[in-house]
Amino acid sequence: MISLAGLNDKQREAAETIDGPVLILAGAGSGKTRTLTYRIAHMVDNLHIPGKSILAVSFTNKAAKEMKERVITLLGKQKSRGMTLATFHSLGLKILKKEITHLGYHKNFSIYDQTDQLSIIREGLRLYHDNKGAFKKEIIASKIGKLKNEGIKPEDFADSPFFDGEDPYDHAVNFMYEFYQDKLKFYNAIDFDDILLLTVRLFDENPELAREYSEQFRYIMVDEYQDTNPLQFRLIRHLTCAHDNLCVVGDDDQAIYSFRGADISNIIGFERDYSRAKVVKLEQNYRSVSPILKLANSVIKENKDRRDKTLWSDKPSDMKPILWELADTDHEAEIVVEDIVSHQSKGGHLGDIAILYRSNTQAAPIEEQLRLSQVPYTIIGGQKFYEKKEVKDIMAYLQVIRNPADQMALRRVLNVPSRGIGIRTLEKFLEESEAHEIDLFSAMKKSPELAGSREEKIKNFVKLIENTKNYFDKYSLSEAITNLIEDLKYFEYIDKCYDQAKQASRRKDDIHFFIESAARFTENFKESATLSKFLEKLMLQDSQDSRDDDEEDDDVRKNEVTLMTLHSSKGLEFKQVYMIGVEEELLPHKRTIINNEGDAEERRLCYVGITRAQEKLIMTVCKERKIYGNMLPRHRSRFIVTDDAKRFYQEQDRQNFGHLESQEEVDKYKKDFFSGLMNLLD
DNA sequence: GGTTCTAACTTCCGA
DNA sequence: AGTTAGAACC
Repeated sequence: MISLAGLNDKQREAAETIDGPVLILAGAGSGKTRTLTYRIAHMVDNLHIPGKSILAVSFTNKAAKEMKERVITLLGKQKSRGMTLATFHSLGLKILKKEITHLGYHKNFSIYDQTDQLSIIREGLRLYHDNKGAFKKEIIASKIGKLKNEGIKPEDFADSPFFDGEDPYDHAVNFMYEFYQDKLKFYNAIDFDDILLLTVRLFDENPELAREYSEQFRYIMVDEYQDTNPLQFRLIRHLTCAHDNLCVVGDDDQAIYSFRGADISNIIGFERDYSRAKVVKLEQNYRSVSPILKLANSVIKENKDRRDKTLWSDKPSDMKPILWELADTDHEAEIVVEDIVSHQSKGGHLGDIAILYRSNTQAAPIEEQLRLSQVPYTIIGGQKFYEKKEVKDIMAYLQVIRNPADQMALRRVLNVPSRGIGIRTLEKFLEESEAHEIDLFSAMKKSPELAGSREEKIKNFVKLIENTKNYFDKYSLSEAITNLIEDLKYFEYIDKCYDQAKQASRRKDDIHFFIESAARFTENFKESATLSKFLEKLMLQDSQDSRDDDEEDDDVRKNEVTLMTLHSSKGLEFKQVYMIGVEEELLPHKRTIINNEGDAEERRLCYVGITRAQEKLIMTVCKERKIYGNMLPRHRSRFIVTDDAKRFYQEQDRQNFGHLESQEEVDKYKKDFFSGLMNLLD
């Protein structure tokens, strides 16, 4: 028997309501994961619901993994078996791998990332109109992504309300969407959005299949429900077609992903979609001291259209949130790092510290300063591991072996390392492949004489690929990859490309790490560690996953400062948080101001940042910042200029600078010396 | 026809 | 600043 005595009343109510739709409105730090894991344990242990019928969906692998571990802690490994704890994408992929043949793809499909997407679009744009740069491929890509997330098919776009006949972009997108989708199918590839789109289409077209899955997953939970997009909503609808045992958890105040199609009205209007829904609010915060929560509440209460809730905490503290106003980004970095060093010298643990920023570019000066002061740090997000050039190269070889129709991978690999096969030769085989409707690799295999004097080179390339395929049949993953890299002389290639030894060795390290992770993968999954599964895992890794994710899960954070964007900080907590660059045009971001989007989402982002802090919160503002090369004056973000704060700033300014005569003098004084501490509240 | 170097160009919102 | 396209060179 699992006891729910460790939960507060609200949490227990949420954990015990198993049948029918439930909405848990869980404020930041209100013990959401705890409630969910107890709910699962209660279902299995007390109500004897088989694990097989439980599905819990979250957004990041990290969240899914954490949930799994905590359930295992409560129930033990034995009883935790059989339940599905997945992300939307891994769930979709799992279903697609079984059923994708219904949609006319082969089971060995490739997954394309943004780079692959953009190359296809670049190709299409050449075909559409040779107007140089009239259309930006990134904008086309994001519009296509939006359409996919709305569930609009290429052929339906022109007649949909999303089509604006006046907008030349929409005409381009109308052409490009279809072109893009056809190419993907020809390459037997799908993109990230397709994972969800195709799963939903599969269920749309095969309702009996949806019913099957819905009957299997009789109890469904969805985490971070405020971030679900229309496609994810439709997927959930399908999975609940045979019952309505759906428990969603979320916080509308933490909805920060509208840019990738998340629709906040899913959570605001949950009772509309699922009548007889029970709503439970979790408002007690177990994370932060009350002055931090007070600031958080005062920031978020300015938003209209939100589910009313007020976080409270019974953790008092004398330490109020602090605002530092600094000269520029170098000064900012200096002061922040200085503060961290002094924290460290007092015996503080660096793993308790996070530096959060709105945009990745803000990390650079901080990084530099941390290196200078020899403070260990780790950056979350930024470039994903599989996006590194050298990793992508090797992965492309693996993709070609698995899915010879994958033209993007084949083209990437064809002349890397250079083996004297250039675009002319490629074009010949492209023609051949299009004329006979066969994939590029088959074309090379079939008629290498097309390459003319380079016939020998093509033959060698084909031999290399087939030979590597053998490696994967005969040896383990990591051994096969090691062999491939040797055959390619890839390390020599790296040496040739980068004259700085430092760069070359960093890239070699990445390759070594890649091989190691293949070895770890084999170790963890034994004989089911196939090439397909390995590639899949790499592609689905998201930026919330720690870089060395297979490292065994000690709960103790390393003695390193963590740097990341406000977006990727969601769901995490740190004793001490520095939110840097809390300025107008950065938070809220300039783009949202220009596009007249309103600042509600940016305000939520600010709220997310504040609520990461457990004990100490420090915000910084720069008086000047370099934008596209020139220094421009900056101002405090509107979010932290509450009425209370405003009064306080005026008083502070008067006390600090009252003795100076002119405004110019004041500004100069501030710029040169001001690193003054300001209490944000009262 | 392939490789390599230079100049211009975009990009810096977030996954 | 890091990519990309074009030109010169091989």
